Amino acid sequence: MTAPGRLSWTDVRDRIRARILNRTYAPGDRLPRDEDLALELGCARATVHRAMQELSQSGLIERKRKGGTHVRAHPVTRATFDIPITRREVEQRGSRYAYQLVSRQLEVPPSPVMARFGIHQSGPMLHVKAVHLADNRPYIYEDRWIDTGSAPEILNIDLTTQSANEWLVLNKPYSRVDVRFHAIKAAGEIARQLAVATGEALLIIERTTWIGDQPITTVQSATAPGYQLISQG
Amino acid sequence: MTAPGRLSWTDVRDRIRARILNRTYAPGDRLPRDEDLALELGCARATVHRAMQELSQSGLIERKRKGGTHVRAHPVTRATFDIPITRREVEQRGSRYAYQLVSRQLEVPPSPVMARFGIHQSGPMLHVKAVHLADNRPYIYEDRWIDTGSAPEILNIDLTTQSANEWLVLNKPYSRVDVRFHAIKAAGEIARQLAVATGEALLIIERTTWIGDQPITTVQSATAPGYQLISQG
DNA sequence: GAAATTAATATGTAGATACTTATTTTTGTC
DNA sequence: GACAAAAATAAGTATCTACATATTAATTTC
Repeated sequence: MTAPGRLSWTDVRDRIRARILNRTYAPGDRLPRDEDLALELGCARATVHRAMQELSQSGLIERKRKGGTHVRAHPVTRATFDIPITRREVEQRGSRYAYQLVSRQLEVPPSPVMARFGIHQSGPMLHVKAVHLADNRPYIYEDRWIDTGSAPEILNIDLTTQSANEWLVLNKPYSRVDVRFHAIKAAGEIARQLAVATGEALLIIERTTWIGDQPITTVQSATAPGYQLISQG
Repeated sequence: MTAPGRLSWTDVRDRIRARILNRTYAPGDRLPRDEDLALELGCARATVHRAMQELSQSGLIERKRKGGTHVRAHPVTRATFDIPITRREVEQRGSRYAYQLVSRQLEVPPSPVMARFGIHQSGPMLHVKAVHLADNRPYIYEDRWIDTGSAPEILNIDLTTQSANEWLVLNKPYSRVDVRFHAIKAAGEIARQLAVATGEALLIIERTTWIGDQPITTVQSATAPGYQLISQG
């Protein structure tokens, strides 16, 4: 990676992490200044800074100007998840993807939907329900609301051939997203569309996006039984 | 933030992100070289580099030596979750935390548990079941296996007063973690310990940690009905 | 023409220097 | 002692320079 004997920032990161792991620096402790660590390890302050940045991002330490660097007193497990376009997810599993529009209509969203956007009133939004299939079996059922103010073009898209999921992800990038997971019992339309028994436990992925302060879309994706979300390395 | 008229790396990041959002650089497109962008924007290459690093980490672009920088062709929604120590999670919700050990014994783990560690055989591990309570109501039921090879001290810890969750997080930092979410129907011991009806839908958080290649612990946490996991930032 | 070598190229890394900014600590004043 | 102003401090940022490294493209060799 680097000239032998010279420390790269990953080396520095690993060394400092090791010290945190072996409690040379225990939770809550203050670490030496970047400059002193640089001196001790024999590298530039910039190299220590780069390493610290990484450790900070991974949730292991906290840094403050003048306050210095501290090992997080209350460690957390930080996990990152990538949620791809459903079509791609299915295809990458090696399955055949298909998609079916269930319904599409302009409606004033009910208050739980407005709450997800953080608004209290709203004009009509486009309400779209659809099923994604993997090898002809239901994979995800999505119930989506789209703000036609921020995405008016969606009204002219033929949603029987292209999923709103795909169109939005490719054409309406967001500046903020809220993701949450929970579990529900299959019932009513969800059970029917996923072709599962009422009472089946389903993982729900709820995503809401904004561009600036403007709502774009909120979607509740009910996954087929057995669906797992797996963190990225 | 910076001398007026001078671009900080966050400015550069925001400008490039804006260009990606407004499709100046569309999915799959190659971006100009860092050096050219630096020239165009009037800043140093290092500043562009710092901005690019951030955009790369957030999943918006992909960079390769010589290959250059490309807008991700298949955008993903990237979400980060912090999973704190359960005690702290409960306390931060303003509830009173309590903890109860259900069972503790040395056993050879069944193959699904070994599979989570990626191993095919194993000696006995410490198998711990426990309930975390919030305001005296079951909050999370955890079923945990601990490798006594990498964490022998756990055998001397009194797990009736301190949860394995807390002890491990504070004393056995890991170098790798795998996190996954899915949903199950409450049944048997899980339903009993969470005091919910059989068939209730529960969100399951499964975490496995290693130090180097050495397994530390794997835990399946069954959350009480209504539990939600919410993404950070 | 295929395979292997060489050159070109864009990002990655390390270091030095100078300055900025948030925050704490100290000092001075009432 | 309380409060405000000033000094000190540690991380953050920006720039320049030099070199490393991975990949692709071009060229040579057989």
